[in-house]
Amino acid sequence: MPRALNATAASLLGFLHDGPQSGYDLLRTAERAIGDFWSLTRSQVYRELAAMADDGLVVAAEVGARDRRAYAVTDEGREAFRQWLSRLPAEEQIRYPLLLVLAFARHLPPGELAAFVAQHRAVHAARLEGYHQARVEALAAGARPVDLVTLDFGTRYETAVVEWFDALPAELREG
Amino acid sequence: MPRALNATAASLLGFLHDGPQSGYDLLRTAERAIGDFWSLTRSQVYRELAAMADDGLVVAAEVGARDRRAYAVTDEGREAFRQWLSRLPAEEQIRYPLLLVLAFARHLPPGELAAFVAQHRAVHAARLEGYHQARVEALAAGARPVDLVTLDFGTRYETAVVEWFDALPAELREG
DNA sequence: TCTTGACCATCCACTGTAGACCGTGCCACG
DNA sequence: CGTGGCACGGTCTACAGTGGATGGTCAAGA
Repeated sequence: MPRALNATAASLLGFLHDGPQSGYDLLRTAERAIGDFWSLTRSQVYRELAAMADDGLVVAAEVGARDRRAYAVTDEGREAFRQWLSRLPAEEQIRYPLLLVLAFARHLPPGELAAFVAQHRAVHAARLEGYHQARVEALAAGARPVDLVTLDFGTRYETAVVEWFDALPAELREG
Repeated sequence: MPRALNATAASLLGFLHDGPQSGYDLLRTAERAIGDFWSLTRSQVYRELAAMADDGLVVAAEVGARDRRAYAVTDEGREAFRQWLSRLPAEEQIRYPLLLVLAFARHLPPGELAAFVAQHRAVHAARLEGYHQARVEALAAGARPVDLVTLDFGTRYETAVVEWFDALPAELREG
């Protein structure tokens, strides 16, 4: 009986259900599919793959060019993934350093703060724009509503954040 | 020249500007002030306090009852905090396991998924309600707009999330 | 008086992040 | 043709963050 999966390992297993992939591939697959709301790093991918290989949830197959090692799910891996999926997902975590800084606004000259705010707003506005584009492309590619739920989450989130920026008290926006 | 602060250590330093506190106090102060968008744990608080004491940014004062040790900022600590504050804050990070599960929806019986969705929606609706209450109380206590920016962020965020839940395709909401 | 619970801290294992580092095959361009 | 640069593919390490177990101490109430 292998120990319980963590969400990162589980997500890798999930992607491997669609066919063998190397760690490198998995990282890119994951970033594309869920990268905005589920970060993961190279180190982590390889760490989890090695651990799962130890536990027999995946097997390393076909060592290709440049140390490339594609992994495939085993039946045990499929079962572990199924079990992980059936547990209630944890709450989301948000860590937003800008809010930290705003909480200490009185220690900072107003102009500096306004500059931070402006830069962050620009980032969010750009992401929002990116989501709009992505939506158009996805629809053009024949995506169903169920395929757009994370994109939709992102759109709503970024919209809310941009509106929050625009509603900040003037002294935080303009210094 | 001490190494650069991380955001967690910096936030502790910030709170200590208002007077000496023990690790225990700091944890509660921080949870109350910034807990919803900046998580931190006991272990971390004590670890950072010890490290900052090593670096001379804080000093342990007045060992009180029950191993209680209140820490106070030093001048060096104030300077380190000021420097940390003046650097552009990093982007926010969001990790939402429910979105991960939704991305693998096709591997899950629809009813189970709908149950998860319903439970998460309830949590967010409750948080939103809590923010509304908190806003009323803060205003009654004479808070200025600038004191409400993080609360406002939370409110807009939770509003967006709840609306997202309500706009999910029917097969994800009802199974 | 005794017990329960809040207070206060320590420690550990695991997970997550960031970046340095290294080799290798591919391909564009001279 | 041949070579130099870049994308690929992976390893390693230090640090940061999470969660739970553990353990002692004081205060208040049964």
